[in-house]
Amino acid sequence: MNFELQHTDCKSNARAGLITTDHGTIQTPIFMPVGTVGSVKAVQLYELKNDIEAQIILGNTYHLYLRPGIDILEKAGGLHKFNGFDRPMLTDSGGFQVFSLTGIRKLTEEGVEFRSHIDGSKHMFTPERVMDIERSIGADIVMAFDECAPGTSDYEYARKSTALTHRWLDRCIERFNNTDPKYGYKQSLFPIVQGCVYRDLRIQSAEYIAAKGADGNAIGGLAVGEPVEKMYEMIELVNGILPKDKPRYLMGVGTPVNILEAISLGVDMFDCVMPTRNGRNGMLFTKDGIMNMKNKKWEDDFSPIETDGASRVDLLYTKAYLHHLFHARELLAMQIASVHNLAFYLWLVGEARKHILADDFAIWKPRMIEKLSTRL
RNA sequence: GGGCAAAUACCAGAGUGGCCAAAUGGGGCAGACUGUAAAUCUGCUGGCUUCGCCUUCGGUGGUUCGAAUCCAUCUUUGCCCA
Repeated sequence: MNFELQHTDCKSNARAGLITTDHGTIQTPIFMPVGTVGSVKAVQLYELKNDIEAQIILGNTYHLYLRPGIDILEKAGGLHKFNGFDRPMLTDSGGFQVFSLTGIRKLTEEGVEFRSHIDGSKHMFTPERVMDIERSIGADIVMAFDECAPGTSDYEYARKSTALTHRWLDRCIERFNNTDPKYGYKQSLFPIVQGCVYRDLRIQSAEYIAAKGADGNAIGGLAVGEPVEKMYEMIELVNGILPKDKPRYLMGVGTPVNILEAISLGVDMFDCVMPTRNGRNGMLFTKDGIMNMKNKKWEDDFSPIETDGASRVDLLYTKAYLHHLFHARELLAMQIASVHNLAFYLWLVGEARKHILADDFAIWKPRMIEKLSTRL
């Protein structure tokens, strides 16, 4: 994997670049649709590639390991072959599940013992095991196994958690470097900065991660319960330390506004379930603001979903029709909303990139943010 | 023409003397959702000057300290017999 930093905005830390993998090139800043179990929920491959123009998508180690299982993925020849997405992919390590599955998992120095949310069976993830699984899944970018501690963690917990994540990282790197890709193309391992909302822990973690010289670096443990201003503060702090010539990935973030703010602070890559999950639940993100399509006000609004929208579906269907589909609980409602939202997210980061390259990002961003926050 | 049964909030449907403004579903209205245990979850859904009060359980009248619940009668609906 190679990263070319093309341009940095003159008035902010926003960057435009190119990430090149064996499955193609990604233009940054980029948003990566989340395809947890190997599928971006409610979205077909054709739509993903042609309507949304996704350049890279995510998969999840925890979910894919439980189902379909690594033997099937290996037989398929890796996730790219299995789901048909021939562009770059990234797998999250299961570190977020360590956070979200509290109650059915046990953390130790060795790793995490957890129960499957599907059948309750017991499993063990160690950094080594996760690297092996990520080799079997075969994503172009694989994430280190970390602990994503809650945003409300106290200092002592955060300190221990961050230290554990660092020790796990060393084991991940060791295993990763001693194994080979299984399908004939290269993979890159991204380490993850932790440290919750504590400045000294974030600094320490960023320095630790930066020293590893990885192909790219991630910022984790944000947007998990801490105030949004703290999140921005931590991103700024960490980006001051992480190498400029490597892509920076802010994990799990966020709202359109979060993304623009983080781009401004020098983040290059994003992923979030918000466009798909909120879309399935009736929320649409548009250039003019947020719409809850279940609201009565759209009942007889026969105008297109978005007149100058980023996706084909925006002109194809009306607000009133989509409102009806949500009330009727039609699957089509979720499909339309997911395609629309993802296309919008990709459009948004694409616009950001254009304005960075044109050196007017700092002027464009506040105008855009003002509109994005509006509730329609 | 005769007999039996039933009528409860937007709908369906519990409740069969006080703990009932009335269970539960559905529908409706709104909110939440940030590296997906999520096509999920939460709240509200008679009115008001909302720690309380007022009007509701087909209509009317009655019994009772007290009625959605008991009695009479009327209306409507369903079933059965002619």
